[in-house]
Amino acid sequence: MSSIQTGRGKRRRKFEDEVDSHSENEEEIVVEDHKPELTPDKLKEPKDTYIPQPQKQQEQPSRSKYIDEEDISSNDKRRKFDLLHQKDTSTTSRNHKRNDHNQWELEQYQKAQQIMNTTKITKDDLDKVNLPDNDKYEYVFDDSQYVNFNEIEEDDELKGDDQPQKPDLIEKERISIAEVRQSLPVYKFRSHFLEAMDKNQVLIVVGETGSGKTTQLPQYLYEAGYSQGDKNLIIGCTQPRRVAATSVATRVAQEMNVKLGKEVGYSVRFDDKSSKDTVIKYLTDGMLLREFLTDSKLLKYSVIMIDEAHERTLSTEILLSLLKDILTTRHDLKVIIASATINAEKFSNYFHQASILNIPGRRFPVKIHYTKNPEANYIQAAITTIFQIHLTQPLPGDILVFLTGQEEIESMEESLQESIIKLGSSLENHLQVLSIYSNLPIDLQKKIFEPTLPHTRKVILATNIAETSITIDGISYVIDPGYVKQNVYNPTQAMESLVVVPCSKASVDQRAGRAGRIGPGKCFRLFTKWSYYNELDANTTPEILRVNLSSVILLLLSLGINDLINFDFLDKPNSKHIIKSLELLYSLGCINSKGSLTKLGLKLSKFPLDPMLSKCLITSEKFNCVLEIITIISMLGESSTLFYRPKDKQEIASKKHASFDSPLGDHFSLLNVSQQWENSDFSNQWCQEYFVQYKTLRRVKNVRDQLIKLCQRNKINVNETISINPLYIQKSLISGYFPNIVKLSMMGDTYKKLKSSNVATPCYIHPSSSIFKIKPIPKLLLYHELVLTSKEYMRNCMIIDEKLIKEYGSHYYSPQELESLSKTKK
DNA sequence: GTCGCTGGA
Repeated sequence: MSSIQTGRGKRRRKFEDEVDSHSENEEEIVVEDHKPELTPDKLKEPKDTYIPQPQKQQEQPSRSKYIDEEDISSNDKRRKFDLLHQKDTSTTSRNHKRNDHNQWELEQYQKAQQIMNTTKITKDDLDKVNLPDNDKYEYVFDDSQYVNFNEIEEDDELKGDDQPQKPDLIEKERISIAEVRQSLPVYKFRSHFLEAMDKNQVLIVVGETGSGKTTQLPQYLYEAGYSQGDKNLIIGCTQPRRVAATSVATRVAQEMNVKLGKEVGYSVRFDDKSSKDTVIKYLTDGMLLREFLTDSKLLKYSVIMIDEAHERTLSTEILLSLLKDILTTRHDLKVIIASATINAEKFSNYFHQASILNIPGRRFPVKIHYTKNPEANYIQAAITTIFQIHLTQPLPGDILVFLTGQEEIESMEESLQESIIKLGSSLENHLQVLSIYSNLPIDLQKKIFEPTLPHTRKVILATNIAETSITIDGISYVIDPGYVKQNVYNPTQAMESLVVVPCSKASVDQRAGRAGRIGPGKCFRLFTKWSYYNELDANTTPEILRVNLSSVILLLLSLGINDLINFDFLDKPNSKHIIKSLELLYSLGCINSKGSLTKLGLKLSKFPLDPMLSKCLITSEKFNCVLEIITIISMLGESSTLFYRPKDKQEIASKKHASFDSPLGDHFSLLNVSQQWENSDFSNQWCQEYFVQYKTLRRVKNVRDQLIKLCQRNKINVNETISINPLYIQKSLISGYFPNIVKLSMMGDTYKKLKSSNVATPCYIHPSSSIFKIKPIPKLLLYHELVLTSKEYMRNCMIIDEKLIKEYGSHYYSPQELESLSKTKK
């Protein structure tokens, strides 16, 4: 069986090892020829040698063990989708599915035969590229390996404007700001818009990319006098991301010819450029949410525009609910909800059939191509498609490929580089491979924005970061396998899991749009048209249904919303989730037995943290270790992106990282990192020496400084102490993290939650933990989070003493559970 | 003996 040199390939092997219990040398896989699997030859081989490869979903441990009942239907949906992608979904169902697969294969084989016989593969295009006839090039020029895309169909176009204006820099500079403003599509709707604003309290604006709504609508309102009057009211516009808020504000300040921070300003975490003169304020949605805490009716605003509402981020969603709530008493407040087409109806219904104003966008058309058949291996298909594009499409025009994660990106980059070397000088134009994901160090991220060299085409391998957060110029081709990695929280287990799921229609359309920014583009979808229309969900599951709610619930409670079960959410979270959060808040002492907020709860809600963390912070005052706890808290939030190990220096990096290890556990190791960085005077060089991400530590420092300020504001003493007894730190941590305690199982190989429940999930110490190798194996642990990846891993663990559990957990654990502690010890 | 998609306060 040939194998594909991808991260998936490697992981798949590992998976097979587990299941079939025979080992294979990983080295072998790397040197193997990476031919695509679905070739006619392969298909003709005896069945036994051609087994559909277990794919990503299969490597993910079966979710079904953990999901709530109501989630099962969506799991089934995924299974259906996977089957069409020649995928099996769960380890447990593997065997009894084998027969289905054989049947399925047979059908596919027959279909493939028909296609081979009837389809002319576009050899004409290839002839243009003059290459020596050599075996080496088989990889690209074997017709059978071509990915078959359906012909372009008109109805599958993402329609663009008929005559889009090509940005011509010199030309653009000559046009005055006023002319630019008037050239935006939104300009024609100015009076329509103002009229609608006059008549309605809530207005839904559907404005596609490039319409100019974000920069223009607040200005129109300002010009029409919405921010004037005796009360000095202002116009607020929220954005889901910091960069958007700051860059749009900068642009609008230019257009209005005022200094940023005066009439036009922005406000994002750690950075406030607004003043009492500010009349148009751009802010992140999370920021406006925090403003509710001090100004629960948002009295200083006359208009609030919620931009990019279709993204349905957690903060946006809560904002919408709160706005709906205050509109009943604030009749003078106007609300604009700007969304893409997809959700407009839903928002309109939510706000009592609010009017919808449509503003066309300005974008070039993008032609959509689908594969004729499901792709068995989308990585391979994507690579093949890259070369198809590179060899048949003229320059300029860069390629953007959407992948699910860092590992996938890295392995694909490797395979691509190898193929490029094989092809060598025979390629008429060079192919430059670049990648982008959030965890990539900044200097490497910047590379994708460097201009493309002559006779070169860029291929950018990206995660979802390129879907909305980062815009890359010069992209004409998008390759979209149609998958995304998603974080799903399971409240019953209090466990996160990262799963690869099919994208929604909204998401794949957004991705396609990335090809139409500089000119007409093409999008190659590595799935069938049928599955687009029949299998993909219309929208991505809103975040509110996928996250730990305790922080949100505490916020709502502190705003005086007590009946959470009947609260008017746009999409209501499962009542069980809400109750789980309420139970936790009760055990933390944030609410009383009647469910109303306590003094402590109010105190905790002042911090932008998970309630469990803010509880630790509050407790630490008693032990005079506030600063240490604040440092640990700030580090915990960023710990996943703290260390990095470059491929060529993995061993030395690991050694450096191990130098921070504390025998007490990861919380103390993190404290070490922070303290040593501080001793180096926050130096970047120190970070490089220790293979620590500077970017992350800067963020940690920002969070830390903010928490210190908040403590001072709330009269919490943050004095530095000379030396701290670790016991005090442990006590502070357990006061918030008592639910996250595990004990070693009888067999001594796994851990079990101390809180007994129906589902006793075995947990494992994450191998990156400083106590992973500690002997004797610690009996009791406190963990920061439980994440399901290849196993149920506890990330950031601390050794904890039985006495402390009895001291801080007696209200949470039953006498039997506490008694079992002593049994464990024997 | 692993590994994490993206945002936000």
